Amino acid sequence: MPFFVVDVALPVPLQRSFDYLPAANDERRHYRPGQRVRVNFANQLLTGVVLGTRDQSDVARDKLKPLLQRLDDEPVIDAETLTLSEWLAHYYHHSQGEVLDLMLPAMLRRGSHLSEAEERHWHKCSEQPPSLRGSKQQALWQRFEQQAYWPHSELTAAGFSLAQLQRLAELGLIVEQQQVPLPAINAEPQAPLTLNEQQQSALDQLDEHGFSVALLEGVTGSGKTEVYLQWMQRLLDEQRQVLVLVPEIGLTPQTLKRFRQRFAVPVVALHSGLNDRERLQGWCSAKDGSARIVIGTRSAVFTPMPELGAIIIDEEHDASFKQQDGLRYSARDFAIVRAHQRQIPVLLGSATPSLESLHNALTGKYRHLKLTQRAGNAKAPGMKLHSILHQPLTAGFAQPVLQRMQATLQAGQQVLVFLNRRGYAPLLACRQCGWSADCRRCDARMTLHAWPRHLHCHHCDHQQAVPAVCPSCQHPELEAIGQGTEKAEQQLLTLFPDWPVRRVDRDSVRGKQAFDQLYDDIHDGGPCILVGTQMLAKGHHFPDVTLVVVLDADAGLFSADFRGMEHSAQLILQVAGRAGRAEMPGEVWIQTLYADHPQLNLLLDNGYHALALSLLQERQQRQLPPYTHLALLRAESEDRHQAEQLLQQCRQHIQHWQRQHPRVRVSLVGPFPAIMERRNGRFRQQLQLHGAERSALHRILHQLRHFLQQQRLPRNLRWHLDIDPIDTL
DNA sequence: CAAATACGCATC
DNA sequence: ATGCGTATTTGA
Repeated sequence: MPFFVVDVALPVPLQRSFDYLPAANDERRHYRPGQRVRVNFANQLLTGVVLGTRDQSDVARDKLKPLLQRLDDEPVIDAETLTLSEWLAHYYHHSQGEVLDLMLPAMLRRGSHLSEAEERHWHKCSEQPPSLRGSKQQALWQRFEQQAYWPHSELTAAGFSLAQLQRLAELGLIVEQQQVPLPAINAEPQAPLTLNEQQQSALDQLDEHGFSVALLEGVTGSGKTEVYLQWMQRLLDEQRQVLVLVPEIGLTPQTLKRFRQRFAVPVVALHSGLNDRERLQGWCSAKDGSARIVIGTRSAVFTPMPELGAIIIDEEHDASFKQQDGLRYSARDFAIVRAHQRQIPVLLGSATPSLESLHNALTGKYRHLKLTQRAGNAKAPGMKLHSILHQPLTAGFAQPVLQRMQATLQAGQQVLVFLNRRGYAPLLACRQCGWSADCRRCDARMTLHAWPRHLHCHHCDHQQAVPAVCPSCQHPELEAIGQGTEKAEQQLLTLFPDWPVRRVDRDSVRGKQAFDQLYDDIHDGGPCILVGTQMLAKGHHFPDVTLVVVLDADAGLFSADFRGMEHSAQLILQVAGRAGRAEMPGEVWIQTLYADHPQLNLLLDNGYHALALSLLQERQQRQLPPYTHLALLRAESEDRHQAEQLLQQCRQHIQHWQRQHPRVRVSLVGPFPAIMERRNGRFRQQLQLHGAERSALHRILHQLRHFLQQQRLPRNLRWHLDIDPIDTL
């Protein structure tokens, strides 16, 4: 048998692949790029992906190990996706093996066989009305008359036994099959809504073929989703699959329901509530083409879809599209690369587009579509700044705001109070000696939580009991300073004893179903006060809310990060958008100490678009993204100086290299400590790299990575690169 | 002098 | 990354 080796990409942070001898009796034709294999790598068992086969290896023959097992007969990663994994590896400066690992569902990553996605199913195979003795058997048969196809688990869950199923099988009425369950299909799709002129015009300008990117900038309530749905219908009619990406918190059962109700095709949802098996099933049904629509969060951008015809990214500005650890990819940006490779169109939608996308739209790189009218005859909520400078506050509220709340509740409507701070109070301190409850591992105060009562660091998750007396001076009273949602809830209950108060944050809303339950309660219920964090701002609309109070708009105004104002504006508008409906326009009161803040006023007077243009101008002047490209080298260590020293060396190395390559222009900022320097017991430093040209930036980064990998670094000194970081904190 | 820890290095 | 061999430190 002729000699050959198999080139395998492995999930390790090494910038190369590894050669293995084939498993016993395997021929060269058995190995195709994209198949998975099990290998022994440095004495650990790993799942790798075949990149190809070669006649010989650069490695000495006695060092080559045979691979342990071929896991797939057919590639699980197609050639196109393999190419995309190379692009990702280059762009984000990670190993291809790690990228491929990320692209696979967890079960395949761990080495499960593809067939493990399959489930036992029963199919009706006779139309004969049977004469069945047992009532249980008759009930079972009725099930099959309703639906010809049942997963085994659903039938047993409904109380039918294996014996009953086997009896029906003996009578030739049903047969058993192993297969991936078909995604849900809706037999009676709803009719499309009538589009207004703007929606129709936007729809008319969308392509169904070829690569293009369109930014649909539509104010809240302008009916972006209806445009998505009608565009999707056109693509589905052409037998194409459609991928829809939504923010992590945006994939609510309400959203999903809207898509499922509309189309008579199988829809698969990929969200965090699925277990590994369900995720693999969704993945498989997309890959074999049975699912026509895939709706999912960030990682769904990797779902294999052979007939993919378009990608839609809803709320494209949302930060959850950027992975914040490990391989820090942007699903939005990668979706565009994927679409370019496939030569299919992308639709980005948002009421508050990211400055990056807006810039691309304004420069003509993306098609810019606008929806400025609210669908139906809904009115935009009236928004006003309410100065609290020198104003007496009750429980954090100004008097006129409380009066407005009272009036709203008395009119039978609901009030939403937005306070983006979990817990009871952000600070527990001693008035006597000035002691405060600080986190041992972070440069941060611990948040006081009341239910259950404990101190909690929101940065490292460290928790501890609340001291009974001041640990420093034994003073018997500690004071909870500042206001979190728990405190606001308690205070509102006292201020408005006649109305229910519902708190909505990560602590009060446990699971996915809890939110739905809450939503139904609020939707059906009468007047009440909702108080919560940004959990309230995303996903759900509350039609009976006609008053929104933003308690701490100032928190985001003076952020240390250059994207602070952009994100604040997006959040404020998102909260504002929760309120009102056609016949009952909402009203938004924003409490602030800085009622003459120019950007805040610009937002309220002239809208997001006007503010965005002003922010873009500022970014241009300060040479920040989207006018330059940004990458961040972060280092962290238990030793304060080690991290800084490493970045200082990196800076010198880059400068030295740049002297030899004067045409590669990248400017360096730092190293400087992160805004919160110590987090989880580690000191954090960063070095910013700004490049006018992406290619220049990437040449430097390539160089930098090479340099860093040559360094012999102590185990507790770690670094990572963040390309196009979402924040510089 | 053995055990614990640190460092360097290869991983096919 | 991670595990292993070798050098180095710790400590009873």
